[in-house]
Amino acid sequence: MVAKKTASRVGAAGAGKATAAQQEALTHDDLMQAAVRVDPELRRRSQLLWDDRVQASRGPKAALTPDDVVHAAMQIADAEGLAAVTMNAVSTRLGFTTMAIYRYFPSKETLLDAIVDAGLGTPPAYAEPRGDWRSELRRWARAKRTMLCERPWLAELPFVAAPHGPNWLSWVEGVVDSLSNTGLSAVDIGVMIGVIDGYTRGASDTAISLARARARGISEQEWGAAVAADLGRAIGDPRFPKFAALITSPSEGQPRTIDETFDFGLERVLDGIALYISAKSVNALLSPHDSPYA
Amino acid sequence: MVAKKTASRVGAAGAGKATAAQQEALTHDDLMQAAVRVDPELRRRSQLLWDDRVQASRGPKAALTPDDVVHAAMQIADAEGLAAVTMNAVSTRLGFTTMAIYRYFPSKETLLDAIVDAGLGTPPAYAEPRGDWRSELRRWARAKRTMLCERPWLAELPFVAAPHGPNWLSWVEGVVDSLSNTGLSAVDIGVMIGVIDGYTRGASDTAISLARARARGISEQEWGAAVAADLGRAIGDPRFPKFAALITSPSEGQPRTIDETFDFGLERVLDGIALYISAKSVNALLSPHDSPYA
DNA sequence: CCAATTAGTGTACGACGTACACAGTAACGA
DNA sequence: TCGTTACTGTGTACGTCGTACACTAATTGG
Repeated sequence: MVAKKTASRVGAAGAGKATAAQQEALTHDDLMQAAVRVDPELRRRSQLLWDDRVQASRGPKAALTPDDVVHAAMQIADAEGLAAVTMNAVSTRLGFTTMAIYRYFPSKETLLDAIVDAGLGTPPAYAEPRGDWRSELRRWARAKRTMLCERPWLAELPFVAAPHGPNWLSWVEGVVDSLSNTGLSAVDIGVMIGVIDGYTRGASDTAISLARARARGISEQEWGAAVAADLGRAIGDPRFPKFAALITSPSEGQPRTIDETFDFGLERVLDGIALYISAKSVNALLSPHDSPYA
Repeated sequence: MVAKKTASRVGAAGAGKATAAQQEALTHDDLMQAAVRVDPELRRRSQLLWDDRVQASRGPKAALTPDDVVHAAMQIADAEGLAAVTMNAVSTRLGFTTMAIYRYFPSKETLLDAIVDAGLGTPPAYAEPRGDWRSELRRWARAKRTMLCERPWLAELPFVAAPHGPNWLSWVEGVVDSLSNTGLSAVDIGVMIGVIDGYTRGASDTAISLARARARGISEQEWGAAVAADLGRAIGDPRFPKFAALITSPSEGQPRTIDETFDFGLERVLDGIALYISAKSVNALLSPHDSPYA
């Protein structure tokens, strides 16, 4: 079946992908072969993250690349915060008019999708020789947290809603790689991705909040005082007796820093994973077909 | 010292709080007595969440309450998404002009602060008789996740940046209450808040994303196909060999649902907490002053 | 060389947040 | 009792932002 090279939009509803079968394309299509087609808007947003745009043969050469636009937008976000990223600001920084950006991204939303993925970056390379899964995951979590704190504007975007781009996947790849020799099943590894990544992102919020405040010129003391003031409202409030007791109890030993708190909690999470890994392997030795976790 | 009842803005820089000493106010002030004053903007945002605004003695009675405004805004967010929450939409729903809203909230940002806290709601009451900490935390985490999925627009707001309001504190209170009979120290409980809450929020992102898609009229199948399409791009891509192997490996047993995945990961996290609690108590019996965890 | 196609520009519009002046209203002080 | 004062809601106006659309200029295939 020779496909007519229609230039029509690929995401359009009925347009099935009837390409011939390379082996990988086939496997990929297996995943795509759900009874229901992908929502066209979601698909287009995803494509802009993944597809290398082919350069047009006719017409003037493009003066920019999508990457140029993304980098300009990220520099603005890093320097002045996400709110400063306007189509006008991005284009001005590149020396073009506002509307020029629309030749590279059809909307601001798609540009934001792109800077979310670009902002994630890639996880650090593994140390060689490879460590055990636990130290690798620890390193991964700290690196992800550091990345999130360096780009606090990432947390201002609903990157839950953004499509998963290559950089997002590269972080997941890191976790999978570290866990793939532990004897865990594919499904189990999928769960553990959620455990380690969920904790890392969720428990980094305080640090991100501090990083954002710092980026806005608020000192660490001012920020800390503001948080303490909020939490202090619990004292004397009948709705929060236990929490009030918690924060007024004499702190035994030196108070932990934000980072130490994260690290300490991380060890608890890693403990939980370790417990499952060892239970699973012990169980596999004893009676492989009757796991209490299945 | 008789304070002149100046109507000037409370958050202004030099205005110290020189009220006479009720006991709670004193204790509260202890926390506030950091060397550095709270950033005025942060303080004002926080006050709007906590202070019951005193009704003015002169002038016409206010036709609305801040709560009315918050509820109207939340209804719009629930029904049409966060983007539909404009000052105009909120005021129209209440039968007033746009600018009337500014009599209750000085800016849209402060209104959003308020609907974030209102949207959190409060955790479910404890079952009586009280359960063990593990089952209570499990219930807490599921309730929080359910809440987040019912209001997916919460995740669209950078609620990292929002001040901590009373509802936010009520969720924390729940965790503290469940853990306060475990023998954990105050510092330890603080860490565990981050562990359980971090996992719960971080690992709910996928479910929230699905909930949001559903709210936008995208079916679960369409959403799943879109996600699968993104993840499927790993197949054949040399950057993601392990992840590609993961998703192409034959799934032993039935695939887990999103909720089951969360629950299963939650047990791993609870395992980690449990391990620490038992280690701590065993250790306290053996040699109370030489904990390996201190 | 002409026709087709594409890149960047200029203009314009609607939506949004919000500053500001104003009018109406209710309580306080004389 | 009657200004005076303080406060509520309105009307208008402005600046910013995203982006639709028509246009010009540039490049290449036929």
